[in-house]
Amino acid sequence: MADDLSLKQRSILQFLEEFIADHDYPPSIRDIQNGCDISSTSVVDYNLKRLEEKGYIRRDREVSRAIELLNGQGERRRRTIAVPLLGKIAAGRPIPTPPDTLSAGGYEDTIELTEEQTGGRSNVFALRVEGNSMIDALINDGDIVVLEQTDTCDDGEMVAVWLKGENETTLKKFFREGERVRLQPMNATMSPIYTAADNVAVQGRVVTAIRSL
Amino acid sequence: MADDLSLKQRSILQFLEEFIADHDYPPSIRDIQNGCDISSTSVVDYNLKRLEEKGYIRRDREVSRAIELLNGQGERRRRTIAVPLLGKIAAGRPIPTPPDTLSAGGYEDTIELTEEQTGGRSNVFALRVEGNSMIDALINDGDIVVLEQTDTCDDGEMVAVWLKGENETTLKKFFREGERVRLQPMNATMSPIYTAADNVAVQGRVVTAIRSL
DNA sequence: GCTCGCACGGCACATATGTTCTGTTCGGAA
DNA sequence: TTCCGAACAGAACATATGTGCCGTGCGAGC
Repeated sequence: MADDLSLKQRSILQFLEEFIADHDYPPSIRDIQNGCDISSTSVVDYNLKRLEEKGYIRRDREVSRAIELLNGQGERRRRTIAVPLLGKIAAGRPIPTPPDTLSAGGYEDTIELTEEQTGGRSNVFALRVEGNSMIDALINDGDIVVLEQTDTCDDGEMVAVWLKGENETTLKKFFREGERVRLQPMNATMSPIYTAADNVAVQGRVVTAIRSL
Repeated sequence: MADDLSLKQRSILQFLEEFIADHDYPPSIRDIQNGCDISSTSVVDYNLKRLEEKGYIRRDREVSRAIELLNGQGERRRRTIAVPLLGKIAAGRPIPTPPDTLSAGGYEDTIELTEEQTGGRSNVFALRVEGNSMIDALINDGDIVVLEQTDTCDDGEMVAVWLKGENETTLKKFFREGERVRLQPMNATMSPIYTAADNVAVQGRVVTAIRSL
């Protein structure tokens, strides 16, 4: 952890964590004073200044409770993104709606992901996988896949594509082969789909998979 | 979404989201007033009261910036837990330290997970998987497994166990067979380990696996 | 038209809260 | 010892901020 902090500073930092976890808003200087048994507000202020210098927090002057926790390297932390869960998908079955749904509000559910998990990307959505047709990609029934919205991709990437003619969306590995496209299921027992390049529209690229046991 | 809200209330709610995302602390009433082009603080207060009645926010009286976003059903939202990343593990290689490390602060890194992902459990830790010795459990090199700390488990559960004699920790499926224990690797090409029941100490049960692509 | 409640405007007020100033204590360097 | 800066105490101060009060416009219902 951090060894460049005094006991009091460590105690303040821990109190900050707990207080924010409890209230979802930061404590005032006097809250910290009471919570850490500190004798004076100026001592709190003094140590907060040190913590800010060392990159553990950020403060806005003149603003009450304006303390933001950083990760010790001066970077922001604890932030989640509500990722829309657009529906279920099996390799072959459609997503409920061709997802222009994103910008609208036409999804029922969201899951919270951290920036770590989305890689800081903003155009992400999630799908719940049904069936075990993607077993070779280590994705099982019930898993959630997180996709980055895109309309292009490289060969071999795992993408959700919309088949215009069939009007359905499916999760496959994408390979361009001249004028046509090979969509490879991630299950050795299933055969690839071949279709004209202009029949497919890439919807998103898989960036993360999450499984609960 | 919500259709029981006035335009102004919706605007306030959205401003709250953006402000908190920007600053990590909630806005004051006057911040909202400016941000939403509202003419008076009392109008903001009035609408905040309505929002609180309808379960979209929670407020602490007399406390500045004490606005907590709820999910519309009166439940809290957006909360992450810093889960300690204790080290790397391969089916067979040890965790750096036999994890009493947990309560101390002897880990280098943490990952942020949402309560959704930890299932609300508090005693969780994470390990990064090395090698593909757990491929049959759909866990690959580089994946992160999240474990719930426990010292008991049922047959067939995927657990981290500490082998006292060998002084190493490994990730296996656990089967009790009379006086001995079978530790089954999750790779068909690898053989199970048989050892005395009192030689194994269960460290944790796998609850989630996360893969980034 | 009249009443009444809802949403709003304006403003003063009380207090919650960050800041600052003056000292004090204490340990190490000179 | 003396000097000096880090850390702390205590209190006053300035302002940031929530709250309450009084009034207005307006549409619904009678």
